[in-house]
Amino acid sequence: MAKKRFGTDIRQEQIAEAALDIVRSQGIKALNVAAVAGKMNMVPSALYRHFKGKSEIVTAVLELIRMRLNAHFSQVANQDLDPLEKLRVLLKQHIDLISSNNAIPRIIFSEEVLGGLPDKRQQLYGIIENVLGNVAAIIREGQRKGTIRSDLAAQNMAVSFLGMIQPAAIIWSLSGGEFDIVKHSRTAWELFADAIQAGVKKVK
Amino acid sequence: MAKKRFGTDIRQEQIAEAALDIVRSQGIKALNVAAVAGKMNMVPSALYRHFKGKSEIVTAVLELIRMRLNAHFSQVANQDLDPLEKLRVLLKQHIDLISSNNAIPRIIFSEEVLGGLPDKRQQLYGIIENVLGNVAAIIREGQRKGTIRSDLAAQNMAVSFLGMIQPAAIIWSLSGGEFDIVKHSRTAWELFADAIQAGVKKVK
DNA sequence: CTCGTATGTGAATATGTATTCACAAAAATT
DNA sequence: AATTTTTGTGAATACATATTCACATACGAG
Repeated sequence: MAKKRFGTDIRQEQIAEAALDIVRSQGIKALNVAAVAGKMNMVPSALYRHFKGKSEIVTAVLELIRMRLNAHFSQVANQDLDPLEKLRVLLKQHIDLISSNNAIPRIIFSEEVLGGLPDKRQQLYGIIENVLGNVAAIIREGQRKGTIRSDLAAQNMAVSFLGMIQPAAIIWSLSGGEFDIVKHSRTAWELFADAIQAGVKKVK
Repeated sequence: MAKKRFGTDIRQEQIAEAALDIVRSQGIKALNVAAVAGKMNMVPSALYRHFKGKSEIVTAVLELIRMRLNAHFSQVANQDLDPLEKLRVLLKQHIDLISSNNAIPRIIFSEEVLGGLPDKRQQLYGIIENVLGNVAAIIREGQRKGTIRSDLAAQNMAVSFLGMIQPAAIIWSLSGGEFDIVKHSRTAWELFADAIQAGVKKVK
């Protein structure tokens, strides 16, 4: 058996990735220690060398997601684009994530991240607040530059931004990929962009 | 013990209501036969006189939800209101449902309705399609009357309508009721209404 | 090389939960 | 009133899943 051994730091990462991958491909219900161990070519009890229990594994998965999302945002935020453009790019990225079967947007917006232990809820809420904060920052930038209307709170508009993504993600998932999420994102963006822009509108 | 007995038809309704109530107050994770039986003042095995198993109970809960939602919609649809007004009323109703802790919107938009057995997914998708269809019908009515823009598909605008409700529901739930969902609904509606209306817009 | 610690294994244990079954009691039917 | 059917009970069973533990083996420090 050419099986290698790794240190706990590396194993923790690998385990979190494996767990995330299970959620991605089979949904949260399929996330159990046996499945994770299987994907790692280990036996379930081996996981307990690196995590105190399943709950800690879930925590690590959420942390992984938070980091991925942050990377995502800072990549867009640092580009030299009009804030409105940034939002458009962000929307496109998320739609791509969903339609490439990435679980992240679905997990983030899913209410039942494992059992609803209070600390998990808190952690998930933290991630969402983080996302909202990032979107709101872009919106405020637009408000300062005068390209986005200033009569509404950025934070609330940010929630509306999520509204373009989340229902689409769930409907897409339930429909087994049949729902045309790209078409939806075009329509949603047209509505959203029209609505948040400052200034006069043309006749439609 | 002054415990009465009821026929299966009545019991099925009561059980579905009890199950829905458990989801409402404690989330989907807490929905197990022991809990349902407890709420009914029965012993778990008694449930099997009225349902073949837990799966059928979930089916009944979903059916209950579908009926409630339909009642909801037809109530609004039959009023003599401008389509735009109808949508506003509908939004308000749903926000009220959420903030009065009703589980329905959260279940509907939750991805993991029990295990993801294919038939349950199908059933849930049917309910959502139903909702979308009802909203789209109102939108098309507005398009005919010329108060809603006609350059976008009603079905896609309907999904955007859900976008005002769903993220808010989840954030509200995760925040433990702290998130100001009423304020959000006002902002979201202002954006949405601006965006879907036909004709010229004023300077903001 | 040797020894001690870190990592992995297989079996055993614990727990939560759905389901079945033999029996009891109520309600309906005759 | 007697009997048959329906509804409820308590205990037993089945199963999935997390967790623990005694033991084994690789790996690095000395």
